[in-house]
Amino acid sequence: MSQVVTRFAPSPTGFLHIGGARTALFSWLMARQAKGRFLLRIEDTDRERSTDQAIEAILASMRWLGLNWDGEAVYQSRRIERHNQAVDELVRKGRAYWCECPPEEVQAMRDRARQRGLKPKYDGTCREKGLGPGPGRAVRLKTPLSGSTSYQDLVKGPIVVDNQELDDMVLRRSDGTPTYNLAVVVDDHDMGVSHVLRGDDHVNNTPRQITIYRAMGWPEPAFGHVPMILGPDKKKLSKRHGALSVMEYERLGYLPEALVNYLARLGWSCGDKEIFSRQELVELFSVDNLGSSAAVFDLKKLDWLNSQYIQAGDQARLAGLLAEFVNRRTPGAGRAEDLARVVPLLKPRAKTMVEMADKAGFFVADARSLAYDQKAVDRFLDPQAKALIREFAAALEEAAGFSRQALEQAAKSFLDRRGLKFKALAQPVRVAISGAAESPGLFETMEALGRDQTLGRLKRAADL
RNA sequence: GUCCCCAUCGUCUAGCCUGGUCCAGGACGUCGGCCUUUCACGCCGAUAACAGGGGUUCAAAUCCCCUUGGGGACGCCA
Repeated sequence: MSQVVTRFAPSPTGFLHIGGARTALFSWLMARQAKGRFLLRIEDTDRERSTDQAIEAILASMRWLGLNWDGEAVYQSRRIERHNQAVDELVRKGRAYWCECPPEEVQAMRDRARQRGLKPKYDGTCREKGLGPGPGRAVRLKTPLSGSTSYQDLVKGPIVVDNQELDDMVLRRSDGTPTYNLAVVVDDHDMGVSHVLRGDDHVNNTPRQITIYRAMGWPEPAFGHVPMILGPDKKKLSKRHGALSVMEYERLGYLPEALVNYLARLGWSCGDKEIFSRQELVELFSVDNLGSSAAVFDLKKLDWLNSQYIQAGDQARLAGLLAEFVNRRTPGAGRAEDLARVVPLLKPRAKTMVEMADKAGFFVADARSLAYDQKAVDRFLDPQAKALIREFAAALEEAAGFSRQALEQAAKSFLDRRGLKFKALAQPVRVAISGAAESPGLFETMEALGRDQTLGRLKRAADL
């Protein structure tokens, strides 16, 4: 009975960016789809660069995206003893050896090889010396000298590398700490990982790691390498080049489900389908449909997806979110209970929550402090229009109710009595109540604003 | 330098494995139109691609080779 076990193994040297999030998502999907397990391992062996802050940031991002992991996160730094045990075993088995070559010398070897047009690699000076442990000595893997190592990449297909391309990599540094390739193999094995999905930049590491699996006599997991994400200029996305932290997208007003949907479709597809609920993603995901070429991150499409999710979003939830975003701008201004009324009006008009908060501005302002767009005022509030607004306000005072239907009815008879078209009233009133030349529908806006705010604004505008 | 990977509209992609139904489909974007009280939403339409060259074949986006272009890896980093 083989269960699918995948893992995400970030090194906490910075925030979780979009590329890492996508690999995590694919691994998560693969596990959930197969009803297997999705594990998290923090590769914090680089003590210099790893920070607790980065760990927290990564975990926060994963939670926000809804990528829940099974069990406790594994911290690689706590497993050093186990890693060294494996190294010892390899030495005992004769599959690894102690090496006393100083790093500078190895570097010189590499330089020489490169000069001769060869693959830079360690020349195996200590391979047959039969050295034991000692100060300044590292342990190297005895890589097969001939033949080739191959595997079936889940996304790229068959990959074959000549063993002569591989050199005797260091498994244990002279300071006694294990190296990355060794640690990954031991951890993946111990954690029971069956499928390794990771970034493209690891393809070259895979044959090396497979060599370690074989030397240990362990079964190898399946490997899949997902292509990287490019910036708009087709350059690799990096911190200083458009790769934002996942949490930055939250701040920009994107919904997690929209980001997840977008990320899933970046490099993966399922026919012509574009919008996937989390449930659908889990059901339909398959590594077979993963693309093999790099993809450009397109913010415009993310915007579109986000607007789709906003339009379909739950009202109460969006009201809560909207309140948060309004408060980020003007603390204390937004209350979810009040905003619930404006959410339906703003839904089709906002691509992000930030934009929605923006457009909600005039709703949360007070009649006395509402800011008027000067251009709109100049254009639509001439003396004649102001007079009309004053009369309209007076008419509304008499109005029976303040529902959009009642308001529409009131406006209609008001205009009929004067033999005017709706056009004569629309823009002036819009500017009066919203402060701008664009807004949601007039009557729904007045309804959401309520009697006091509407009348207050009409009167104030008439006096501008 | 050596090795590995990649290559369909501006972008994400379907199709490629199992050649013909593809003078290449969908989506975002862009442009135009409709709807309309403004702005959006929505709807309709348009735009635009098989990197190049050789093969194989009756037939190639699909198979093979080469070229070009892009990317990655060559650490006692992860």
